[in-house]
Amino acid sequence: MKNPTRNREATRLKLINAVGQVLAEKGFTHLGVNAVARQAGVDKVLIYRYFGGMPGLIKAFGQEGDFWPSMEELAGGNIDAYRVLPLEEKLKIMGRNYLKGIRKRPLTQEIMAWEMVERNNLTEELEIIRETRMLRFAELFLQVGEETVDVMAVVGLMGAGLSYLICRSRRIRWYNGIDLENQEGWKRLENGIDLVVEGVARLMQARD
Amino acid sequence: MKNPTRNREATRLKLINAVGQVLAEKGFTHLGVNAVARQAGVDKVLIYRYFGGMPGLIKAFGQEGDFWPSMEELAGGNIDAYRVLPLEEKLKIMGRNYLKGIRKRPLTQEIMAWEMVERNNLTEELEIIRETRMLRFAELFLQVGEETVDVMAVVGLMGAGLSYLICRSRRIRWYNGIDLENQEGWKRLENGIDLVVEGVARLMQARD
DNA sequence: GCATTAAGTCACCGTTTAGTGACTTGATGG
DNA sequence: CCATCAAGTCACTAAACGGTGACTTAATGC
Repeated sequence: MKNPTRNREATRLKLINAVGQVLAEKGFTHLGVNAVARQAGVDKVLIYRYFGGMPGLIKAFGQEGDFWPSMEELAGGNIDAYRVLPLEEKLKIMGRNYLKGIRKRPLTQEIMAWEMVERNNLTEELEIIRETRMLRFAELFLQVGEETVDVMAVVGLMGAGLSYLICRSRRIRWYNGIDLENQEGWKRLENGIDLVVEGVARLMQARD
Repeated sequence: MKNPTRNREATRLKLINAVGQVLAEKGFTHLGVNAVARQAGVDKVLIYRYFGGMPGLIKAFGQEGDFWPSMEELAGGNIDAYRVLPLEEKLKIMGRNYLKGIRKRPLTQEIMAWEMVERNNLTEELEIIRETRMLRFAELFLQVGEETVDVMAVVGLMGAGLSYLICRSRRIRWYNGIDLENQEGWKRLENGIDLVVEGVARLMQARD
């Protein structure tokens, strides 16, 4: 039969997709064999048969996802054009694109919130992807180590701040008088990135 | 009887304290009537009798706690001495004290993680305290609004970054090549605060 | 000393969870 | 056409959850 009603591979995919749907719709606190099986429309025993249990299914889900902005995405699409920009411009562009990249990935936001609470196959996956990709990006494009100031600390502080505010904004509107339900609030933050980068750039020039 | 074995007020306090203990030891995902009653060593029915249920108990807990650095704490102890410092110094000191103040409050860290997941009496409490206190602090000590640059956006970005890294560091060691299990990593971040503040201060001078 | 009130105990309910053994039934090769 | 194997169904367990009614018993006023 070409399109059998019983299809192991198709069922596996249904389960893997259901993980993302439950995460997006109910959050990680409601993620479990029952909820995923219900969402996928299959029996939960298949989670144990095909993945050995929930951790295995989560691991499989983690290997399929697009959880983190790619290098191209952070660079704004054209890597070669990005490479020749001055450091100040590079950092501003990266900041903006990081913000945009995380904001458009609700699943990543959910996993970031999860990282604060628990270690598991999925949070470890995101952790590794982020760390390797950010370090590689810095190595390729930012002249880190040659600088007189700790650029990575500032970049980290900024990235962490954006991550926090994005995750937080899903449930809480205001932060420090900034309205995160309003586009104007996010404009202020983009502006804040520019301010920080410009300021640090001046500092670097002054110390040369 | 002076010290009755049956003492409503003492039992109320046991329950309220148990909330903090469960939060600190097991995390908010394991907080519930059963766990709190077990921790307090009393029957869970008393949670309903004295507080009307878990939300009421959580609310009572929220009103007893020291969840946020006070103004004095952020100013470094001596408010009058703080008041006369230049803005650059004020921001650096506030940043350091904010970092220290959140790092020494594991319960606050847990509630901050909770804020990413759910709204409830406790997260709302922390939300209100933080927002009013930070705005009041800015109003009293930072000349916000009179400046040519959006100081509050930069301060918010920095505070959010520190909050994120503190909460995250409870379970994940590395961020952007910064080792958060090592005191040296936190030193780099303090240094990063200084860099940002100095940079933005120069920008403000340049724009005057 | 006795009756009243409320502090505290306990057994139970219905629901949800993770996990398993036994079953039915569809697809496939010989 | 039939036997085999695995895909999928189902019923069940044990534990944990939030929540409630009925009970015992200690403290208190009279």
